[in-house]
Amino acid sequence: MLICWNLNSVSARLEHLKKVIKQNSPDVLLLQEIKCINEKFPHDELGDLGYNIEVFGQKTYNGVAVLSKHPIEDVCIGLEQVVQEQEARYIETTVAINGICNRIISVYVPNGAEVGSEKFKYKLEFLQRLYERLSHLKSIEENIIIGGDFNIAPEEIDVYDAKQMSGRVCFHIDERKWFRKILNLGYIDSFREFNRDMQQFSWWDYRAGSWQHNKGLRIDQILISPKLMDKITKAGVLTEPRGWERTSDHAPIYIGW
DNA sequence: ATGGTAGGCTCCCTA
Repeated sequence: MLICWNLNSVSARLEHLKKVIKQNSPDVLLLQEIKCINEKFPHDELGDLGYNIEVFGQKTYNGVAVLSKHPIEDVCIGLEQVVQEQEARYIETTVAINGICNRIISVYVPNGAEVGSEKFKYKLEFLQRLYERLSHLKSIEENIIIGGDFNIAPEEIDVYDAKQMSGRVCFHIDERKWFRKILNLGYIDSFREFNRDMQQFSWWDYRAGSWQHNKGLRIDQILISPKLMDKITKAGVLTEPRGWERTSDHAPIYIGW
């Protein structure tokens, strides 16, 4: 099993994370929005649970990590080589599971603030760079898993109110086009593959009782290369942790084999 | 059209 979760601060959510680990004992965890530098990541507590850990951290904002019960190799930090000049949103690793070598990525796509803003422009530029990287990976890797908070709801079924969300950030056509272009490279949206007509969100705003009214978006995805998809038997969202006290605004998502 | 909540860190930014 592989679990992918935007924690909205690893230190505020350490007990939540440990509980999810104890309930599911996943082979691999992909984390986003850890909101800390590498030195402040809870290496000891999570290492004690049997995980190898690779972190691309940053003070206050962003931050991604890969945790694995199996050895982690060939770590690449960031979409560009110049790490100092970029936000901590992308980490790429290799993990062998059951004798199969997998390139495994944790990504946190920029939110984009408002359509038309500078931050939205940055989001689209990030998506282009992500597209180019994933295009390149396709030519050199066979088994690829990319999990993260894409901050894009791909289709109408993935938002609580398609009319209200129309043209707004996380559901704007320019973002959804990039998501579609990535799929068209030959990546499969694992959740949608196993749950063709199911409306299931992965994120609910903290405000206005969104969780209680199930007003959410499916903006977290795990994309898989086709050959590897044959080994996967299920994909879904762990909604229970979203109902816990002082939890993240995202629920963990998973694939199983 | 606006405001609602949360985390980190400093009284504001990002989401």
